Amino acid sequence: MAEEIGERAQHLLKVLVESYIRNGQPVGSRLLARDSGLDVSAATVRNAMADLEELGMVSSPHTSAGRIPTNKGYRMFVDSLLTVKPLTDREIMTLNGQLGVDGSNQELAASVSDYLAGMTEMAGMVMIPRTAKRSSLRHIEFMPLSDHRILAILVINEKDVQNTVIRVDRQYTTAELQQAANFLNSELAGRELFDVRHRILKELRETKDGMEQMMHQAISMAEQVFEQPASKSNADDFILSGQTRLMGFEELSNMEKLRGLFEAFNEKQEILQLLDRCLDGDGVQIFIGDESGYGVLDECSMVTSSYQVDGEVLGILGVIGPTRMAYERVIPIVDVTAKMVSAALAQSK
Amino acid sequence: MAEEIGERAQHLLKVLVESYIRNGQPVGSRLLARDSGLDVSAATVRNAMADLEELGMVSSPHTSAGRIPTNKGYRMFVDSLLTVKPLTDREIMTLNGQLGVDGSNQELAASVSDYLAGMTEMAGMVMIPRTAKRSSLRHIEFMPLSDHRILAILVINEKDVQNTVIRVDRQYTTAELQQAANFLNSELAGRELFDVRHRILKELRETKDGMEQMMHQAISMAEQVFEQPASKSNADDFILSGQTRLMGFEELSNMEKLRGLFEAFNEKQEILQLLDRCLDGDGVQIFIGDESGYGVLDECSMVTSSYQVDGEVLGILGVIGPTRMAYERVIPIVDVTAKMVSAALAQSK
DNA sequence: AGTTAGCACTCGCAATATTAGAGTGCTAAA
DNA sequence: TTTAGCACTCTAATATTGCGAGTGCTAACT
Repeated sequence: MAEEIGERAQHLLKVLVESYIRNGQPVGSRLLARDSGLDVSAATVRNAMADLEELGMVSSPHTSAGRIPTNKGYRMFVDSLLTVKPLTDREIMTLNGQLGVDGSNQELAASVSDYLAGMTEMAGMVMIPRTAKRSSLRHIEFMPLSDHRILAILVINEKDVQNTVIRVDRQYTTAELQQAANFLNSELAGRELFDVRHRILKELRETKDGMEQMMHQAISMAEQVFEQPASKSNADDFILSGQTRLMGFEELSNMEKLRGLFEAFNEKQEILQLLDRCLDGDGVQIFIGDESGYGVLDECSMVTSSYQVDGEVLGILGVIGPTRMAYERVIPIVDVTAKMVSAALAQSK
Repeated sequence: MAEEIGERAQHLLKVLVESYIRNGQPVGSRLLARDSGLDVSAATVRNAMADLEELGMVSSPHTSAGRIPTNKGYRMFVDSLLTVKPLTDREIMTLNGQLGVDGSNQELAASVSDYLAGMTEMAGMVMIPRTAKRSSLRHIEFMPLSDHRILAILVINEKDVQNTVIRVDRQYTTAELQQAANFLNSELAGRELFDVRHRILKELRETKDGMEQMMHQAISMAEQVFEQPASKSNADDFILSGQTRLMGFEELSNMEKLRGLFEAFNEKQEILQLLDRCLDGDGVQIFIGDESGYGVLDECSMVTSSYQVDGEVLGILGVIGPTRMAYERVIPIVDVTAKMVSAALAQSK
């Protein structure tokens, strides 16, 4: 491209973004000339600003205000200009304290989300994907409820519990259910959920000719349990905390926008789709403003990272805050948190 | 009291409140004289207003605005002046459609909360008290997790499931746990939770001299399960929906206040204490503005009612909205909803 | 070439004035 | 007790103004 950005222009953009992030005020040429550390006059800076404006990196709210970064400007900033500020030992200690290895995954996620929110003063989030690929079924158990409803309890990964209610065509006795569970446990326990869902059940169904009545029924129960994407667990796999902090930001004081954002949080659906997109990416990923494509996030940025064990992505965590956030601080926080969560999970395996 | 309020003054107060609720504008004497239907002049109304102001029923935001009701004025209005507006058949039908009898209590509560929020255009809430007195234990089951942790599963009321993780001093085999569960089931199943918690376990502990080792262990497990106020279920027994609607109200546009309110929603604690206070009351109960004593609710009113089966209060439901809400509509909605939920629960028993 | 100083110009913001209108309280008469 | 009349108060909306910040452009300088 002919429209390469010069060394100095880059540096000016960097200083401008930093200044704007700090003060929230448009940055004028005079101030910028002084703060840049460069030995140039305001007029020179103005020329550079004109160039940056042409490239869409900055814009002025109106004629006689300074410049503010555009989303594209922020993007350039985080991609190539930013100098991250490593965490202090103290901050790392705090996190370590929170990562108890002995809670359920839900509890772990909640405490990590809190930590992220607390450290960044924004909203923290942790997502556990619906089908964590490496999940293995430890145990299945049935319990009769009223009428033709049966409670199925799955223990997954030695740690997490999932309840599902299924409906059947007749009443079953506790003993019958016990028998069915025994059968299924012998066939399925220890397998990975993914396998159970897609392979094992099919296999069983196909070879069931010689089986007795009870087994047939056990299999069809299991199908019900595993088929549905588990509406309840679906809702539980995204934990958000500290949303209310977002109400403190100037740039989110528009009630309409804010309301849209909170409704999106309640729906969860849109946010989840967005996070799904991060699953493949490596390291810290950032959505700035409207890059996400979701209108409600227009004034926001998301900084996310996946956490993983043995190279296998287990989920996504990160923060949501106003576009004007302290990236140089937030990015290492998210990065380190993801790594420590990964480590903690690996250890508890 | 000498400061009795005259017939006419009452009527004027009523019309004033109604007008203010409709338009959100301070009501002046001229308008009020016309709308009241009374054949009096504005000056007369002004005199009456002066009296009402002295009694603390109304106040003017400033010298030359009309009057608006104070909390005390609202209180008088809802207590003795209000003429409720019964629900249309159509509205009742909608509710009936939502009250599926076959979901869990959690699901039922969620759908009722949605209904309340939708009908009133405010926030709906449903609370299931921690210890629903009439809950009886149907079944208890243990399942080994990793290390010294055991999952206890309670089935309550043929419908609801509760998981609790307990910690024990050594590993137990599935068979051992089975045995413990069998023992506990034979002793506890069918009992009311309240009894289990306070009486039965104590009783068992006291007479355990002749028992074998296993029983001892079973009892101490049960104690762990029932002792803790079940931190998880504690969080789950209050369902709020439509909070974001509150962001649309003029009177809640102060971000500080609003944030406080949403934080209270997240904490749940304060709100729950408030709802606890409604448990004894009969019929629809209303907190207006600062009557609740919680600062965050200063600009809000809560309209609640208990729902019950066989005269036994099972929980509280209601709505939260700005003090300036259409009480004559909201009150019957909450009232009828509570009655229909009661009926639905009685039927499903 | 790139850099700088100078300068006219634009724009937003805050402070100040002005006005219209709504509503009050009081007084005196009905 | 009620009413009409009237002076008064206060708000909210609408100009008017001056100030300061910051720009873009041009012409001179290195």
